[in-house]
Amino acid sequence: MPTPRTLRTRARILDAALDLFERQGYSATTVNQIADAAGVTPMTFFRHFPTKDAVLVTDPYDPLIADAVGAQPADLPPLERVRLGLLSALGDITPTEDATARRRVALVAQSPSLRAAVSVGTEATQEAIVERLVADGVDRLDAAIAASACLAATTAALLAWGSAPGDITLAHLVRRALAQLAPAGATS
Amino acid sequence: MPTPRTLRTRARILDAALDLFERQGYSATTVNQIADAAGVTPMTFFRHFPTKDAVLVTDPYDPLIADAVGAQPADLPPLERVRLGLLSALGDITPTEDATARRRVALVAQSPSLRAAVSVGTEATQEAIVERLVADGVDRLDAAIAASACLAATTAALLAWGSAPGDITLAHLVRRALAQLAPAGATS
DNA sequence: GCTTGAAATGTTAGTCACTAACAATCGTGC
DNA sequence: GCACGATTGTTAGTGACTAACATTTCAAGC
Repeated sequence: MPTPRTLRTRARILDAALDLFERQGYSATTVNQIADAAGVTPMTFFRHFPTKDAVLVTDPYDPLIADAVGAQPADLPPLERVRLGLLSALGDITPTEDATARRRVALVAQSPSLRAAVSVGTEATQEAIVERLVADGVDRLDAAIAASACLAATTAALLAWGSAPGDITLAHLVRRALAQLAPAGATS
Repeated sequence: MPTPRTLRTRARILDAALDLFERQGYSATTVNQIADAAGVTPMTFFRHFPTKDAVLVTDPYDPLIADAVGAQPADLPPLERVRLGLLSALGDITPTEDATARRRVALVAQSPSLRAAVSVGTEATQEAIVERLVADGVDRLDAAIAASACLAATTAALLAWGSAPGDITLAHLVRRALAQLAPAGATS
């Protein structure tokens, strides 16, 4: 349970960072600049965000995803289980689909090092999916292949959403991405 | 055309780095240690390798891959074109399948920051594939989804190869990875 | 053998992300 | 007003990387 003061400081840092990133680019702005703009010491920045990229990339690991994968029929091939699981976990609800989220995604899509941070953050989700499938007797490599392919497609949709027209919903792009991985002729 | 002296120095740095990485781990060994062990200045290290991770992660971009994708029948869905293209480019030839390559892959598989470097390196290949498909009239997002999914599966196979039994060939694992993305019931 | 000239390396000094240890301050409960 | 914990500041340092300039190596020509 974070203190109100903590939340205020964190919000100030986040605002200052987003502003500077959009004005001069991610790699061109230093943590010192962000701290200055937020009226804070660089040290305080790192107390609220473990790394510079954590301002934009929050680890999206959600145990619900692994659960949703595990809930799919066990007799399906691994890829199809992961695909349907992701679809049921992400294809519907769209958590924080506000303008700020979109600004962040757009920034991430522009920087190679930020995209790398996203792929690191996704590894936790992949790992959780793999463990779930392995527990059901699926070969570990097959599980890793299925999970990484589906998550890569989902990430591609997420990054595209950052610069997509405003009326296009993230859930729509995710469904479109996963539809491409469907067995030939499938309609769902 | 690199000078013989350049090649010798580069090889010394590479040997020293591999040795230290395997003995004390990647993140625990500094560039200074590598330079010392190679009888060289840290500055010289960076003249031969742009970054610390470049010792292990060489950008595998090969224009042949994009060509192979473009050579597949244009009436196939994007995912299938990319899949068959990768299969024809990687499923057969196995360039440098020596013990050193395997040691490097095994090291990469252990470090999150190195895996991130791999994913950055793969982006060039993905970009090339996407451009090829877009030139054929494929939607850019569909192309990105297909390319990233196939490359993620291939990368999963590559990382698994690093710790696989010695008699398992990389080409075999790649074929297995891409087979999982095949339309239901396909045999090739 | 000696010189010349370019390629390769060394030197120095710096920036930036990030960390550890300890001191100062803020704010809430009493 | 006072104590106490949570938050922030200070200082000093490490490690990856860069830029500018000086120095060394080494092969080719005389």
